[in-house]
Amino acid sequence: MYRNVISNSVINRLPRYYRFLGELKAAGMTRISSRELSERMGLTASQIRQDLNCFGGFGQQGYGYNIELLQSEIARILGLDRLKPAILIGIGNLGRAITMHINFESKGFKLVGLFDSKESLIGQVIKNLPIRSTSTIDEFCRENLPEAAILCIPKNAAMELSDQLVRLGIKGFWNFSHYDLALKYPGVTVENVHFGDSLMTLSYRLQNDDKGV
Amino acid sequence: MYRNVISNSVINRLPRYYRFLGELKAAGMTRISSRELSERMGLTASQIRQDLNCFGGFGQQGYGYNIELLQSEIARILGLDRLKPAILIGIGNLGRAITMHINFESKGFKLVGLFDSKESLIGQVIKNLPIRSTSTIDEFCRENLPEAAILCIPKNAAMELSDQLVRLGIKGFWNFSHYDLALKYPGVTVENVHFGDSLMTLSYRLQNDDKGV
DNA sequence: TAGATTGTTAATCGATTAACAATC
DNA sequence: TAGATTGTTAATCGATTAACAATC
Repeated sequence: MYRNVISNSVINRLPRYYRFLGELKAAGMTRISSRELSERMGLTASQIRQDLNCFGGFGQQGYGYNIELLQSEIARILGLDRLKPAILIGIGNLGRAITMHINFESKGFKLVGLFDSKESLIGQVIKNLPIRSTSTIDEFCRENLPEAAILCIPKNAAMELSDQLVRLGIKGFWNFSHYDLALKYPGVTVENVHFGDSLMTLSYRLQNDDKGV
Repeated sequence: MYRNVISNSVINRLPRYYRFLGELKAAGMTRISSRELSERMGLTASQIRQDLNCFGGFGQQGYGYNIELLQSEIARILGLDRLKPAILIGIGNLGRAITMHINFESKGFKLVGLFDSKESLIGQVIKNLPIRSTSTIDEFCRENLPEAAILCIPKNAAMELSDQLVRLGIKGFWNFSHYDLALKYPGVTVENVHFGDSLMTLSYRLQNDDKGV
């Protein structure tokens, strides 16, 4: 079956729809029109209807959208109903915070392994997972077949490890390093989180925006 | 003087230019053409020239761009040369990791205060900064005039604190919470970092992309 | 049925890419 | 000078918004 390619702009909005619908559901609402949702989210009603219709007609003329139904459809589209095994590499401050702070199960993943190269950390347990030596990644991946790797390591370490990880079948990276994985492995999915870039963007706006003047 | 409005797309690319130029400089290079930079970054040469010319003509025909000069121009554009005082609120795993992990000084900010509401944390010192009680924010801000606030707190706490922070003169938020500050305070700059959304996007791609098939 | 709201097509807007004269 | 590469205008492409017939 032919499937339209969905633009990045649309994909990036899906998690936000999912969150908003969850809040509406929690508030006891059962239905909503694209117009009301647009006002709450700061979008246009047109855009919401266009976005949703990339995936199918989830609404009903004259009625709007059933909140619970729509949310579960978006969950399915996002793949949240299949927990993909993931490993996290680099248990520094950031890796530790990610491990403890993120609810992987509600976002389509299951964290199955933690790795670090620092001897003193090996064996320590976080969230019921022991920290393993990076030298055991090969063995671990052949047994557990993780699909995603979360890189909380410096650029150099990412450069050294990425070939191995791709060879071991990693299909997606959640990349906190400054290594441009997407350039080197076009067949692999990379989602970059660059704190520094985000903070510099804020600096730009504080420096240059003259809002409200 | 009239200043063109720069599009978000351009602004979001600036930190990445800055990073790449830093690497080239560190590698001992002194000049680069838009074509060569485009190949290294995975962009088009046209786009690079268009982006840079939003801010001025930093290149030279027949030669290209001086790497050091261009990087320092971008630093200036990003406002990295003025360290804006910032406070961080919420010293959980995430707030702690941000405090320790991020080099604020190289990104246009100076972290001047840490806050949490949890009694047991008050007084503890991280990166030479004592954790203060959120009840002292008013006093602290009137003395130290922070321009930015980093929110590492849950949605509810963000909802409760934001009015106060805006009233105290906070002009920019680095927002890790799920509270949509931008909707409520149109005059204030908000840079959202939504880990969960980013991870769900990765889930979508692992579920739906059939790359290389 | 009448009113409301979707799904979808058409129009607009903005961002990216291509082309080329200017010039180092 | 000749070659290279910018700065900038024009063309293209894609995303957003508007409009409206279909229909619940």
